[in-house]
Amino acid sequence: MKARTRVAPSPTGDPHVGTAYMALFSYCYAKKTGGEFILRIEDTDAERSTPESEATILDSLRWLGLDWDEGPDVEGPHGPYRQSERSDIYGQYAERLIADGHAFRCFCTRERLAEVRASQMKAGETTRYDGHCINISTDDAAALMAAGEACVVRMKIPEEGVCTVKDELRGDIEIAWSQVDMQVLLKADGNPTYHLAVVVDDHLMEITDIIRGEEWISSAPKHILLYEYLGWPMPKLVHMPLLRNPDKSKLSKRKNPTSIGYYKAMGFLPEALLNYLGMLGWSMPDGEEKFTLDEMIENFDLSRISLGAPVFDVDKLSWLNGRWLRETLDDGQFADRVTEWALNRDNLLKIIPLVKERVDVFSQLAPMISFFAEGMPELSPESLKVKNVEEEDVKKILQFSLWRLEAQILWERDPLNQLFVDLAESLGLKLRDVLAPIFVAISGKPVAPPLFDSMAILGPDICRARLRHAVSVLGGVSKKQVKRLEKEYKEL
RNA sequence: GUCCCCUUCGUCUAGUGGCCUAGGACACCUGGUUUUCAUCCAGGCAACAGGGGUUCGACUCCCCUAGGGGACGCCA
Repeated sequence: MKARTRVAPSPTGDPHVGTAYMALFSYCYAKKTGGEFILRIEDTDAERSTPESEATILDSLRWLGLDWDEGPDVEGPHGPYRQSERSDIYGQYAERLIADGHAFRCFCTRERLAEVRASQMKAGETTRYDGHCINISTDDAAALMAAGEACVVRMKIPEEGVCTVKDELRGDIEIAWSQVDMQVLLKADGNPTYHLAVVVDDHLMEITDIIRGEEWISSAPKHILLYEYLGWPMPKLVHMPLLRNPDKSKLSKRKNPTSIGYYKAMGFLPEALLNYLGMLGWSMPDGEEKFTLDEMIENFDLSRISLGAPVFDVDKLSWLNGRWLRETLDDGQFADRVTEWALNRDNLLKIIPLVKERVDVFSQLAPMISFFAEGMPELSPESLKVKNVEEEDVKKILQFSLWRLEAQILWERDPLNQLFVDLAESLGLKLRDVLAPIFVAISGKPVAPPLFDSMAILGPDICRARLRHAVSVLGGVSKKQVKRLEKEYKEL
């Protein structure tokens, strides 16, 4: 049977290797059956979703070669593929669930919910909604709404019994209904939550197999119940293991470079990154570690997935990338790929205005612009020293800048400039002193082309990574220090 | 705290009851090739979390314990 699978990223930040991981397995699964792979943008969180993030997600996945058959930019018979453009659809189903007695309007305040949660936590119970509004009549609800009371729609959950989640990898998982919360389906702003939107869209888009992270197992009962309430056939569920940091926690950008853009900027080949992701939790029948996307599809089988959550090991990725470079590319292709990577005309045209007036002969160019094509510059604690500023404060400057930059969406010269002007002011420091260590962290030397232009060209992934690198050169920050710094940071 | 998932070398994995004296790869170490380095080649180190069952036989099946992870939001 032809499978239809999807990857459904939320455009709230840098495109994550975890997204690529799920996309890869979804893609292989669908293509193995001759089916389709769909890209859907889950931007129901109006607060955090940005069009910039969506654009970089599409770019990143396309760079990797995971082309989708249907999606926001190619359309298809089940569009639109952006949830923000489907809001009227979800409302309809929420109404239907209410009418059928499967959902109800809830007028509880956030404060009340927080209190309930806290007391349940304290009593050692599972935290869940206490059913306060479940018996409000239709008329009363209408009256409250007419009076301008804000409300959400929650789904009803069976009072007893267990839900059996059929996982294609693990078999049956039993979760008691008493553990499942009366999930909000429609938020006060009229937007659906993930749980409603994902069920409605997966059904309407005729998704047959849901491949997603293990983190979703515990909310699977809600989804299963919604399918039941709506009378729809349940797709197959495949929960992939989660990628991890070397310390075994869930892969996160605080501890590891997680954005696809970082690996692109560092000069990894998309084929190699994809190949590496493919060998996490999956292996070729003959044990070969180097394989193409097509080879993976050809040999793809769920039974070859292992369930232990793998550590993302940059060393092994580098080794694999080296093999791709040496074994797959001839000199001509190598030249083309390097050019495409950073030495392309567009990129040079951005750099040249910054250095043209600083050189007399071409040969002066290389040392001046080498940091545009470098990974992590070689730094020493001494090189990051700033006159009249304590080393601890330098570390603080770097860390605060990093946090500001992690929140920065518009990656251009002037906004970046402003970011540092603001930071210096709130810290009560001279801009020059704040910028000095940043300059060295980014360029690796005390003299270089203008900082903000350079940062704009380097892009967010490399800049953030270099700042993180600088912090670690200064000895890094301990958990205790992070706590203290975070507190101070919030008070700025 | 409650619930759920997971558990083979430091790391990625092979292993679907006898082929296991547990195989491969990364990393690390040693040696060789190379004017250097890298590549490449040869070799080495290193694991079935623990305890009970089931079975003629358990890395493989079951149970318990431990460890790790995840979920517990009007985030996804």
